[in-house]
Amino acid sequence: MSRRTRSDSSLQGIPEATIARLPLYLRALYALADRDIASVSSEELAAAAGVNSAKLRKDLSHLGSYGTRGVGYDVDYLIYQVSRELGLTQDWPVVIVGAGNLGRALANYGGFASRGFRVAALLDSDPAVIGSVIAGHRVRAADEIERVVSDYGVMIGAITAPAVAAQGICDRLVAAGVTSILNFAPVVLSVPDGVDVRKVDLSIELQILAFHAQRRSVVRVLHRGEPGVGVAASNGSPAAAKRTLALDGDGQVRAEAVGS
Amino acid sequence: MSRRTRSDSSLQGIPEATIARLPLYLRALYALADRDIASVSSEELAAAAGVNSAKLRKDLSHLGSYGTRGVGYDVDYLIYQVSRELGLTQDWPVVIVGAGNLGRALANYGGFASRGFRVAALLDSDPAVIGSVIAGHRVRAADEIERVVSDYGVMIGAITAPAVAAQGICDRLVAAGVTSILNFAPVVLSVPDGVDVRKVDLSIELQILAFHAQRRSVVRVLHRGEPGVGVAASNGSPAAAKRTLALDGDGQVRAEAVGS
DNA sequence: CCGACTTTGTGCAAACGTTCACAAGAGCGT
DNA sequence: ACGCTCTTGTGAACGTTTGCACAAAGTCGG
Repeated sequence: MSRRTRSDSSLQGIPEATIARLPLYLRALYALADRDIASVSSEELAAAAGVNSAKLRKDLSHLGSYGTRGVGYDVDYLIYQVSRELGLTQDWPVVIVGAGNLGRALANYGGFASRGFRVAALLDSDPAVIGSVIAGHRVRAADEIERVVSDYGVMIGAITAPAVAAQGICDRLVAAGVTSILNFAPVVLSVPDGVDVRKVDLSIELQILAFHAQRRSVVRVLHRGEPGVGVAASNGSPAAAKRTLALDGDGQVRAEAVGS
Repeated sequence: MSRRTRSDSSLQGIPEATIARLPLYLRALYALADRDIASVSSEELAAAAGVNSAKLRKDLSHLGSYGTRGVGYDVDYLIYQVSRELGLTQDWPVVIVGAGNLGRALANYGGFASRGFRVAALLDSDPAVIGSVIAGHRVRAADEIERVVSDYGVMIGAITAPAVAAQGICDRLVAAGVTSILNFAPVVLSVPDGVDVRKVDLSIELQILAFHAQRRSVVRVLHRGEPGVGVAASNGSPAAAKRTLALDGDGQVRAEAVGS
């Protein structure tokens, strides 16, 4: 049991929360390697990655015992181990469907190629865009999804197309054999079991920020002793016109509540 | 008692996980409203948002008792309540720093303006870009951060600049009074207490996908009766292993796995 | 070789999040 | 008014994640 083999950890067992942090550690490790730092303690690495050191140690312990007590972790060795765990020692051809602003941003993204990902093709359905060259790739017709997936052995697809087109594209990707999808369109994709979908939604992130910002401003107002924000008083609510949303004076109730 | 007031919930209590899902519900609700659907059950709404119905009900219960037993939720009313909770009944001017591909994508993003967010200004430090018009905004010099934040009362900033510039931009935004930051640069930003940072990292999402994709292929290979990935053979010394980075046959494993 | 010092790896408990399962409530037909 | 049906809101069980605190295991100076 001193030597933890891959079967212990990889086959089934690394917590999802840990997986989500490994790329963070990897990035911090590469930054250290660039500065020719050969060894790093959990404390230092944790600081660089913006997490708690105990958490970092526990995360890394899921991969195996790759540190040296009293010393720390060997940077290069850890880079290799984390990369291997994440599957980055191999090359992943990615197809990007949708050559709009987001698709271009993705294709041009530097951190893309540098970590084992390679743009296999950039597709779009707009005839005006097809044929143009973006980030060194000639944009191909969206019709070619199946051919591209098959020709390049693509297993990862990024959908950067408009929301209405997303599900259709997704279906075609899946039918063609893609099992991992990165979805930028603001829709919930439905996929068969065994297909992994991750979503990135800019609007959602902004809304979460707005929530906290609003909370802060309400608190601040209270601390200054002002009664309420007076936002719900008259205006604003989308539904207010349609329905009798008279309600309890929300701004005030909320204001009083947050105060404590 | 029976009527749960906002004080119960907002006081200090909505779980972060719930907040993160509210925008999802909101999107689903708007889709329903567009189809003139007036009422929806937790089951239906949950399906539309891609979550479990019990979770949805518990999430909504944190906002208050806005449903009707035996019937469901009134779509318009719930839209209003969720919007209010998220702070979307007011307008949020956002400054975007970095007018590269990502900044343009963000500025052009439709779901942006439609939910209470408004691009106050688009900034860049490249003289070649300053002055050009993107999504109806004349790009201004990055030097104007302080002026823009002050003039428009900006509380949210999006950093779409290169990684090396991100921390500097962040510091200036914070100094100017911005308390919510959406960071697209692949760096860990350090900010004083009270400032909220959310990050979107395309590369991290891809790496997480790669992990699962790799896992799938390894598992599939193993199920076909192959013993194991021959890596545990090497001994435990980091120093020794550091030099022997002889890769186990990853390419093969993957190639075989692809055929499903 | 030893003792002081450093840092990892992990047992444990608390916090947090998810899911089940069902009582309580609301509408509806008779 | 009553019982039937439907759906919410939530207590309780369960699983996951975090963070503390410390033993184990290493380095290093003398």
